[in-house]
Amino acid sequence: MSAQCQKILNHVSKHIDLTSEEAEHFSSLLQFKALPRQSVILKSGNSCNTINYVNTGVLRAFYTDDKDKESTIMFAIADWWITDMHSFINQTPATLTIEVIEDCSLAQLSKASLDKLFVDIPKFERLFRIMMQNAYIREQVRVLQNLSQSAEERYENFIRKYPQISNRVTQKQIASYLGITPEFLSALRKNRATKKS
Amino acid sequence: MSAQCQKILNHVSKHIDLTSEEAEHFSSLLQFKALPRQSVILKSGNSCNTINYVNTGVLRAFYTDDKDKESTIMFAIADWWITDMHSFINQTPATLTIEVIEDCSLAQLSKASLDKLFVDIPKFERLFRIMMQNAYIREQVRVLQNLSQSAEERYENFIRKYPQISNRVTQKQIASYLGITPEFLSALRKNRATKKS
DNA sequence: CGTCTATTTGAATGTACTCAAAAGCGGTGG
DNA sequence: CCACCGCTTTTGAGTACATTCAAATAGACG
Repeated sequence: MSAQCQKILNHVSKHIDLTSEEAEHFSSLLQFKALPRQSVILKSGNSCNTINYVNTGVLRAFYTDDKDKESTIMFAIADWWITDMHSFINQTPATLTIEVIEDCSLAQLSKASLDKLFVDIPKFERLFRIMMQNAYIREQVRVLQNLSQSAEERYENFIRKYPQISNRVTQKQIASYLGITPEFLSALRKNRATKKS
Repeated sequence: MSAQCQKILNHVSKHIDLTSEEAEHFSSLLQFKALPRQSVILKSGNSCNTINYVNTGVLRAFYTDDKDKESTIMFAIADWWITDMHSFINQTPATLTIEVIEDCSLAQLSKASLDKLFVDIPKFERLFRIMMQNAYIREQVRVLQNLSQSAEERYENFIRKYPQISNRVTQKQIASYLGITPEFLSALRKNRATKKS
């Protein structure tokens, strides 16, 4: 079994137990890929063929509106999964674009492979049930924060909760995650700096 | 099998096929409850013991912050499920409150029953995987709309997408779902009325 | 080194909130 | 069936939060 499988197998084993045959079968369905920063692994409008487990690196998924304004729906670092879930599951054109922020290595599962996995090893339904459940809860918390908190509070939360993301992406990207302009984030940071001293 | 099971069994059968024994077993784990409007089925701070399938009626789940400002995370009408997912799954104190807006009848599953269901009939892992996946996608769309759209656009979207919710709940409740004040929603509506004519 | 993009700064504007008060509406009890 | 009570909705003035636009500065990458 290839060395690059170790991390994802560890990840999987946090939620379900696999026999060595099952692990072998799962691994055989994975495709490994290394990509340099600025690569685009999914372009909105195209079909989203894979769900991506991040071994190393940083990625970003974002939506671009009709005025070319970007809104970042998620960042992904080591041990996270990233895809355009709606597009991947329903095999419809993607609404999101996914780009590589820091050189990355990925383990990819195609829709066909995942469907096969669910049939061959039903335990994976459980794994994905748990993953989707956690993703749902995370997004729900984010909606609540967006509804109830000011931009400044959201920024504080973000850098506190995801320090290893916030110091590897640009302020412009963080602003687009928080739903504010880069100019306003800059002003917030200035304000914060004076407060602390 | 009780008549009130029909709706939920129909719902389940949209995603998985059950034998009549399985359907019977599933039904035996359900608890049915009818509640008048203004009932509170979950109070924040208490433990969330059930996930609730709505047969009829309208419910609302909301967060109350330290300044007593409410933010509505979801409404539920017939054929929806509602719970404080984080609290239910992890059996931790609820952060949400769930209240009945219109007299309702519910089918409830306790955490223990659901866990048992996953063991006894693994197909339910699939059902919940799909449910959680859809919930995740919905919340993700909502985050993107909150980030990229104005309050007016969000209001338009809401009443277009959920007409049978928007005409059964108060404007105050809609405002708390959109993340704006009731006063501002009132102003938006006035504005909209003049535009149309 | 030079170019391109990110970040900062500031002024003017727009979007949404707060507070207070009036008007409207629904449910309840007489 | 009407009158009252409490809550929701509307209205308006004043304020705060966040955006836009433009220009200067700083940083990163080739």
